[in-house]
Amino acid sequence: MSASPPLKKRSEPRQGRSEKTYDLILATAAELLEEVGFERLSTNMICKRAGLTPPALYRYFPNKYAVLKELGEQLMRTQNELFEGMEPRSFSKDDIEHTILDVLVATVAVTRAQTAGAWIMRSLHASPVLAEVRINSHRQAAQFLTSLIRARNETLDQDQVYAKSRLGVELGYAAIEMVFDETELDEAELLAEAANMLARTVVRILQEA
Amino acid sequence: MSASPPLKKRSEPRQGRSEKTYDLILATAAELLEEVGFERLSTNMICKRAGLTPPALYRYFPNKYAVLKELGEQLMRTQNELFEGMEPRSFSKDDIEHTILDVLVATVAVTRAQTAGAWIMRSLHASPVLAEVRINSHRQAAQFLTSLIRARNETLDQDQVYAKSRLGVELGYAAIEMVFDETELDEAELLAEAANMLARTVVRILQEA
DNA sequence: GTGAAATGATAGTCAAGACTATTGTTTTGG
DNA sequence: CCAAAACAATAGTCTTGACTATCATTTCAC
Repeated sequence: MSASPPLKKRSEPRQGRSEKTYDLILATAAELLEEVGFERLSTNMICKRAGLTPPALYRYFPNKYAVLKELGEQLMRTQNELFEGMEPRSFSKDDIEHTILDVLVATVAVTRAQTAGAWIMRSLHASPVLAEVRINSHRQAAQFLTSLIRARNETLDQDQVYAKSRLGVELGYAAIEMVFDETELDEAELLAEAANMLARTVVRILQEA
Repeated sequence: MSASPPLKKRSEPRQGRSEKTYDLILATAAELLEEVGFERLSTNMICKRAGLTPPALYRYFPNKYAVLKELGEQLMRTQNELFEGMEPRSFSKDDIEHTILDVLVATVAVTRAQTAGAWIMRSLHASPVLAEVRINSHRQAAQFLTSLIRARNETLDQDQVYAKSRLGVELGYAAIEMVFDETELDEAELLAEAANMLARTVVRILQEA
C-alpha cells in the first residue's frame, strides 16, 4: 500500500490578489492536465505557465497532490450538488428514469463546462489522492440515494439499499466516464440506456418490501 | 492530449535464462505495484528488487511503459479468455444471469490469483498506456457479446447491440473494480446484483426484435 | 504615512529516475 | 572446443521535478 502524502492548504488567502493567485494556480493546473495529462503534470510546469514562481504555489498548497485534490473536489462538489438537487416528480418508473437521465446529462454538461473536466474525471483513478476524493463523493451520493429510497419505503434494510445504491452510483459514473472515453458511441443513446437500467433497478429495490 | 511514448518489446528472448529474466521483471514489477503503487514505481526500483541492472531490463523493454503495458495485457488476456469461454446453457433470463454471475465471480478470482491483480485493475485508469489496453480489451469483450446476442437474433441492429454490449461490459467491470475498491460492501451481494442488472439488460436487448 | 503582515520573486538545492556506452561473461551452433 | 551471438553488469550521464532559504515588494491597520 502506498503512503498518503497530502495535506490541507498551507495558507488561507486574506487579500484580493492572493485569491487570484490561488484560482490561477487551479485554473492553470486544469489547463495543463488537459494538455499534457496527469503523468507529465508538474508543479514547475504549473508555475511557469501561470507566470508564477514555485514559492507562490507552495504558499497555498503543501505539495502537488493538494492541488490535484482541490481540483478533484471542486468537480465532485459540483456534480454532487447537481445530483442532490434533483428529485423525481413521482416514483413511477418513467419519472424515475427521466430524473436519472436528467442527472446523467446534466453531469456530463457541467463536467464539459469545467476546464479539463473530462481529464479530471479520468484522473480520478490515477492517484491515491484522487481515488479517495472520488470514492468519498460516490459514497455521499449513494447515501443520498439511499435516504431517498428509504423515505419512500422505510421497511427496506438500510445496508442492503445502500449497497445497491452504491452499485447504482458507480454504474452511473461508469456510463458518464464512457462518454468521455469512447467518442465513437452515441452519447445520448448511451446515457438513455444507462438511465433505463438504473431506473429499473431503483424500481425493483422499491418493490422489494 | 498527451503523447503516447510506448513501443513493443526490444529483444525477443531466445535462451532459457533470458526467459527467466523477462518473467522476473514482470513479476517484480507486479509485486512493487502492489507495495508502492503506480506513481512511485520506477525502473530502477524494479531492477534493484529483481537483482538485475537497468540494461538487463532495457534489453527487453524499450521503456518503463512497455513493462506496464505487458502487465496489463497479461491480465486482460486472462480475463477475456475466461469471458469468451463461457456460454449460457440457454437464453432464459435465469441461465443468462447465472452465466454472467459465473463470469463475474471467476474474473474476480483470476484477478486475485495474479500478483498485484487488484492493483493492476486500478492502475488501468492511471496511465494513457494502460487506459488503451483496458479499452481494447473491453471492446473485444463487447464484440464477443454482440456476436453472441446477434447469433441468437440476427434482426437486431449491429451498432445498437454493440453500444449496449459495450455499456454492459463497462458496467460489469465497474462492479468488479468495486469489489477491489470497496471492501466494506458484501462482495457476493454486489456481484449478484450486478449480474441481475446485466441479465435483465441482455434479455431486453434480445427481445427488442 | 508607517510598520507589520502578507504576498511574491530570485536563485537555487537536492534527490530520483529514465536511460546508455562500454565491457565482461555465458551459452550455443558448428 | 571455439567463435559468435546472446546475455548481463559496471558505472555512469543527464534531465526533471519537488521543494526552499532568502530577499523584495505590496497592502493594510492604525
